[in-house]
Parts: sequence; structure tokens; C-alpha cells
Amino acid sequence: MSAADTGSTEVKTKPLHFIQQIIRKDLEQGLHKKIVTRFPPEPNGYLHIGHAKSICLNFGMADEFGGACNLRFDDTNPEKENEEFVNAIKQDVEWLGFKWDGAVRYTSDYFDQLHAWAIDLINKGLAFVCDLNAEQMREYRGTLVEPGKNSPFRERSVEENLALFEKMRAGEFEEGACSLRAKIDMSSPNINLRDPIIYRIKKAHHHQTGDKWCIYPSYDFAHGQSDAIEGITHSICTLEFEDHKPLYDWFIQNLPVPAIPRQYEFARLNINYSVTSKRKLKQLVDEHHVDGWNDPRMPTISGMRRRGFTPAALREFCERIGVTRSDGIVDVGVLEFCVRDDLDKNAPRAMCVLKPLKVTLTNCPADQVETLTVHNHPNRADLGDRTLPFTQTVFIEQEDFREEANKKYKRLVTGKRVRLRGAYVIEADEAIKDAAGNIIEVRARIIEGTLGKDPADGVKPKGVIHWVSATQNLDCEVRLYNRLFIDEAPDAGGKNFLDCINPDSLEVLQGCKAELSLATASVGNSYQFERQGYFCLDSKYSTTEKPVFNRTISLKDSFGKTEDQE
RNA sequence: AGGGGCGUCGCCAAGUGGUAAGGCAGCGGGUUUUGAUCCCGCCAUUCGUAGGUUCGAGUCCUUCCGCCCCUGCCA
Repeated sequence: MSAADTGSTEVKTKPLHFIQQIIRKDLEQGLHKKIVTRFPPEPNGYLHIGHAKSICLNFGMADEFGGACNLRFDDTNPEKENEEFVNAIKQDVEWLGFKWDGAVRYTSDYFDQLHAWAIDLINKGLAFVCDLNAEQMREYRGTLVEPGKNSPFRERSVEENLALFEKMRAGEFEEGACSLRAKIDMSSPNINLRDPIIYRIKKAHHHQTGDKWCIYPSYDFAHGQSDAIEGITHSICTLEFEDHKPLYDWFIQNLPVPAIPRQYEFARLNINYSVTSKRKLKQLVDEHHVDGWNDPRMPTISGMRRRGFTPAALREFCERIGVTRSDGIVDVGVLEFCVRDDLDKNAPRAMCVLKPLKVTLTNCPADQVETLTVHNHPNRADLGDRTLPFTQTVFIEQEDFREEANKKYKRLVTGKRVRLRGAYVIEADEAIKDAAGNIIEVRARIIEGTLGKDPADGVKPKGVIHWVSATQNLDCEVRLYNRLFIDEAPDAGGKNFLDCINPDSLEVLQGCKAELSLATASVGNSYQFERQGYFCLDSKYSTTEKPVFNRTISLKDSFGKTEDQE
């Protein structure tokens, strides 16, 4: 075969998703010299994994095509928004590794302009003040299959509308008494075009504008125009906004905006075994089913950060799931793979015994302390070495010892051998039990000459287990997390997602024994506790006196999948 | 007088008229002082359905079926 036949020299390039294709084409055709995107969260809650997808998409496109991405808080509803959320959101975006262009923007920065444009619409006879209340408006709106009816206030004169709108602005009407509506088409099959409200009265204090306004623009009236003001070229949002696009374009066409932004929609992220709706996440927090927005079991960015997930893992996940227009439910296994993959490559190894069982090495002097040197990572010499004190008594995992077991069991068994990781091969002689018959200690022997070598007699150990000195260790608490929901689709059907909560999603272990080197662990760093999983210091409960480690994720474990575990 | 979307392997997803990429999961094997990592192999004669156009259709046309979104003074 020739090189041309095999194509062996060709580098596989990652296929472009539809947004990338659109941007590339726009750039090639010179529609824009530079693209500008934006991430537009409403500061009414914490960001979650679904937002991470949007963040990676918007900032990612800007980075990839040499453009810019703004961070703009969509703050048109002061009743539900606050500063706590804007600060948390800024922190989350930065932590994910992205930098917004220029200063943080707020839709409220444009309230004066938006107000002027509303007046412009009135002057053009394209907007009117309507006195219908909420219930009446619903009646006039029609239904999905029936057209709506024109409001009796639809034909007010420009002068009257101007005067009324000014009174609205001046606070002369109560909330709900009236609203400003765009005059489009009450018989449109697209309900968003049936004279949508563009300004409503809300006598609420705004976290950015204080008490300057008592009327606030609707999402539809604010979003596109804000995009135009900022020169956004590609306004990327989720599928449910597709029906709003005609309205988005209508405002852009009827107002003297400085630019023509285009809206594109992609499918929002759904993940099994979890919920990604702000309302439900808020309920979990408010009803204390979890320990706050950053509970390690939450799919929030702050929760995943506290859990030990890394920015790189989250970005890789968003890269792998793709960007399309079809709804789907991504397997949480993909997220878990990304976390393990990143941590395996970068987390230094350490040992920690979760459920200690004392082992006395009878042929080791009681006062002896041997200093062992071990690698911090099996495949990365650059991560260096560390030392471990080896003593007469050590702790091993309770489940790593059995008085008898079949050949599948690769740990310590009475009369058999096992290697203590980075140390010696030992052979168990006897199990000591308490009155109740529980094994409380194992007496074993070191097989001489097995440090870094196999036993001279040729009897190799069955496996390798982790351990920690029983006299020189760090006592700590370890928190094991499992899926928050038992059900694959807690959101689906008529079920209550709260009924799907996993009662065993958190297991708190006390008296865990970690190797001394972990005393210098710091928040933000991850470690692999060998044979156990990846762990990190808990940012909320850990103290110098009492370290608390969170299990970020267990190691992949194929043991017992197809064979008898006994 | 409803409108707008979407259907390619268990899950995600390439494919843009020329003969079904890749990843996750799974399965089998090798290496291993972590039952991890790593490595090798297997895993869609078929693209929701039924017709049609074409030398050729996952890609074009038509039919039907299924799923999602829309009747907030939320975003």
C-alpha cells in the first residue's frame, strides 16, 4: 500500500460542530472581522454543569476564533436577583478558567437606552400601554390553537401612550395596573408575537440600580438590544428560546440599534442521575436535603469544585459531549471518566486507611522506625518522591484481610502473603479476635529481603495493599459521596424528584488514618489515596486539628463485576 | 388555525449524494508493587417508518410514527 492509500500521514482533525461551522463561514465571508459572544446568566441562583456547557461554548468560541466573550448579568428581574449570586457566578466562571472581555456587564447598564428605545417604539406606533391585568391578558392572549384578541387599549394615541408610559416610569401606577406592550400580531401562531409585554412595573430595589427604576424591561425587550449595544455577533442560547427569535429580530429591525446580532440555539445539557433546574436545586438547598449550594453532591460548579472536580475535567467533559440541536441525556459516566482521567494524570499518590485493622509485624523490633522512600506517581517522575515511616505496627484496610478466601482474592489471608505498597511482603500468621468474634488484630511476619524485590523463595505475594504506620499517622475524617439520586431520571414523568434522593449519598467516616505527608494538604489540591480513589480537603469543614477529606470519585473498579467476590 | 424543533450502536456524536469516524459504557486479552493507569482486540450490512428521485440516498422529495419546546407582568 502506498502512503496515499493508507492516509497514514494524515492527522485526524476534530469535526466542527454547527456553531463552529457558522462562525467559520461568517468569518470567511467577511461578515465580521472579529466575533463577539457573551455568557448571560441571570443572578438568581448558582451556576451548574449545564451552565458550564454554555460557558465553555461561548468563551470557547471567542478563544478559538480570536474573538471576545463578555460576561453579562441578565438582571431585569430585581425580585429574584441579588449580589450574592453575581459574586458566586463571577467566581465560578474564573475558576473554570475563563476571562471575560473588559468589565463585567449588566443589562441594567442599558436601562436608560432601553427606556429610550421603548419610547421610540411608542412614537412609531409599535408599542402601547395596556391596562389589562394579568388574568385579562391571559384571556385575550388566546391559546395554542386559537388566535388572541386585540386589547381594547391597543389603539391609544401616541401622545396618550407617551404620557401613560411616563406615569408608569414615575411610579404613579401600582404593580400590575398596566404594562407596555409591543404592537405586533394577536393572531400570530407564535404566541411570543401576540403583543408581548416589554416593560412592567416592579417597585423593587435593584441590586445594581437601586431605586432608580420602578419599571423593568422584559427579557425579550432587553436581550437582543443588549447584544446589539455590546456588538455581540453570535448570541448563543438554548433551544427553548427558538420561538423567541422572531421577536428578537423584530426589535432589532424596528429599533435604531448599532449592530445586528444573530441568535443561534443549541440543546441544553441533561445528565442522568441528577437534576439541572435552578428551581429544583434551590429546593434541595432551601429544604436542607443538601448542605448548601456547594454541597459536594450538587451538580453546581461550586459543589463540584468543593467535591474536587477540576476545571480541566469539566472543560474536557463539555468538549466531549458536543454541541448539537438534539435533546439528549448524557451519561454521568462520561463526567466521571473526565474527572478520573485528569486526576489520574495529575494527582500525587498517598495512602490512607479508611477502616483500620491493626497488623503487628512480630519479627520487627518494637522501637524500629524505618524510613521508606516512595514515588508520588507511578508514571510521573517529575512529581518526585516522599518518605514514609515503617513501624512494627501498621494499619491496613479491614476488608483487605480474610482468614480464608478463594484464589480471586488478592489481599492478605492467614498463611498467605501480600505486599505492603512501597514496603515489604508480609505473611499473616494469625487473627486475634475479641469476645464477640470480631477480628481486632492480625499478627504477621515481614519476609526478609523483599523491599523492592520478590521473595527469595519464589513465593510471590498475591497482591499489593495500602497501609499506614499505626504509630505515626494523621487521624482524619473522610466523606464518601455517592450519587445524590437513585433514579436515573429523577426529573422524568410524574414522580417527585425528592423521592428519588439516595439515602446513602453521604457516608462520613471517623478515625481514618492517613500518612503523615497529608498533613500539608491544602484546599484545591487533589490526591489519589491508593486503591481507594481521589480525595481533596473539604473547604468547609476541614481544620488543621481535624482534617476532613472528600472523596472526589472512586477509582474505576472492575473487581467483582463478573466474578465471585468471596 | 396551532407554531417551532429533533430522531445515526446502551449513552453522546461525526457524516453536508459516492458506499456508517470517534468517545463513554460493555466484552476479551497483555503489562503492572494501585483489582487503577497503560496497551491490544471486539462492539451499527445499517441511519424512526413507508414510499419516491438517482448509476448510487443517513444525506434530496413525500407519508406516517415518536419525543421536546411554546398559552409568566420569569429568564
